[in-house]
Amino acid sequence: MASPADRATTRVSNFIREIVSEDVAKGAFGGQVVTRFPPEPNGYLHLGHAYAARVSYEVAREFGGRFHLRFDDTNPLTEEQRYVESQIAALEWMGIDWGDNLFFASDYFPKLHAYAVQLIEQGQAYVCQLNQDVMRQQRGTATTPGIPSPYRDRSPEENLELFERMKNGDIAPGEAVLRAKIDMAAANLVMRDPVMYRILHVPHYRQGNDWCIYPIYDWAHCLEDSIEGVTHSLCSLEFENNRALYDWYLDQLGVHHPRQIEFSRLNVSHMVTSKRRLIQLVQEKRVDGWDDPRMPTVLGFRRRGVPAEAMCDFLSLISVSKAPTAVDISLLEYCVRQRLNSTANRVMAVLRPLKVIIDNYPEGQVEWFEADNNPESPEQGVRKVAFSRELYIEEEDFRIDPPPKYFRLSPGVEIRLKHAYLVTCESYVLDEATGRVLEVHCRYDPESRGGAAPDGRKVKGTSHWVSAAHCVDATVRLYDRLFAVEDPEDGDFIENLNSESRVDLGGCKLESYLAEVGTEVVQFLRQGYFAADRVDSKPGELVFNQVVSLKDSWAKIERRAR
RNA sequence: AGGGGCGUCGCCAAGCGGUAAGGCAACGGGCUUUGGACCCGUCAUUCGCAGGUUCGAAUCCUGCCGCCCCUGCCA
Repeated sequence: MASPADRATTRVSNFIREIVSEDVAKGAFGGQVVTRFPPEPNGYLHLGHAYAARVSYEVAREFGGRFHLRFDDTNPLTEEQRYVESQIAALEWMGIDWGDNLFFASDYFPKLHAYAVQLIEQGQAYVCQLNQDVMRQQRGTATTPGIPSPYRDRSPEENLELFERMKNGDIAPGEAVLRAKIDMAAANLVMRDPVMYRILHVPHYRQGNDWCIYPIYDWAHCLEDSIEGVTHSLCSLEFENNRALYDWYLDQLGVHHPRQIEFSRLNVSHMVTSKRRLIQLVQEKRVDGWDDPRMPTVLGFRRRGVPAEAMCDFLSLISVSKAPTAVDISLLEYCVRQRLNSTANRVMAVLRPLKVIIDNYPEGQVEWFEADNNPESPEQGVRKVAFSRELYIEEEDFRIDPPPKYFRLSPGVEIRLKHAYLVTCESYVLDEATGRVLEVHCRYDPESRGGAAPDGRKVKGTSHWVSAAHCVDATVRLYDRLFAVEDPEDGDFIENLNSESRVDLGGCKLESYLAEVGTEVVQFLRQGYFAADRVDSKPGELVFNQVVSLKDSWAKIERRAR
């Protein structure tokens, strides 16, 4: 059985595939392909991470290679076991399969230490005791070269001894670091004697108190890749400058040397994925938490009811490049509708109920109509829907004075009640005080059983409905884009929030079938896709989330009329 | 400013010297017991700009313009 990630739409070509395929063709790395996804367990995975994971996963899969999941846990200050677990769950949900290849960078600490000793012995690393501010100053600027550290020319012996003391906890945090001896005048700032190790007297969530020194990204990452035999190390564009250092460390050590390839991060319109911003949304309670259905986290998509397949389709469709991208969120919505259209059962749910009385329908009579669950796939079967004299229809499906092209119910007009009968509006009752329509009275055509026009007359409108005596109550949460503007970072990001990103509707009337559907996604006919909220919905207190609306061309007509 | 990158339709993106794929969006139309889905059609004489090479350039060369990344003991 293929997983969501495996079943997703495959895309055309991209520059990474081309590079890898050339490498394979010319026998580089023995013709092998090994990629990896290296998240830091310091937060929840979001769409951007999901994209990065898929890019590497797909390359491995396509070339019959290996894919590794490696937690890049080199900073004990921010990392926690619970994030490891949540990230694993997110990737599993997506259907990404790393087999037995689950690794932790912190397990390589002893090896990394040995390599550092080697570099010191080669005279290419030294212990620097400049304080942080001075070191920063002496690094120079983009236009001026840096100043060599006074500790730069210590002997390997002295460096080895000091490094040992750092490791043993004999030197206080901030008092010394291990630096690579490269070039303080390099045009690439990354190469100006970068730090390899800093002292941190902090326990590591996985290694406990074993270490007092922790490796810096550049030093650790290339070696993690090398140790695992990675061939193509795919990462985001901001590491382009770091590639020089990635290559330098590996060259000096003379070890297996993967090829780093950078690609553009994913940005989506009306969405924000910077960790800082997401934390702010949660902390200021602009959303309900990390799994709020409006959040771009994997947790959020999952709770919203987005199928993993749809998310994977989207991530595949956008391809990979080095150009700064901002994909329109409508493509994601399209992928979600696309997947759900073929799989979701159709049901009737009235969100804003308006009472309808069929005056010529016998009181107390109940008919059970057979309704197809999905006209697109008959194999999804049928269900029974109760019809009686008192019904509810959608408030917006009735207008006293219908505007042009309004194909719904209005005085004297006949419409079809889906699966049931053709009905004609004969009168309506107004609330004296508010002027609101209280109830609508109709006459039904007994000959139109099942909704067919007996004489072939054209009935343009079809409404969904629910029998008042047979429906169940529920709260329905309508969700929309979290941000009202395309680029939330343009201007005040908080002010760009969409005030109507969540609208709660109480007293909705659902077909009774919905009382027991579980969390599968269903289509509320003519409205959209919905699923019971896995946290808040309980028997007798149903809560449904909108996954995505159906396309609504009437809304467009109305908008244009205004 | 120095270094590293990027610029093809509103958005994403193929294209690799032979005369601009595709998807989303949009717009027309058909069909419809969901104003959904589906189907059909329209949508870049032009590839950031300006020169040059060539029979021929989005693709090669030169210059310019615009945007992004880099001066953590974060990743």
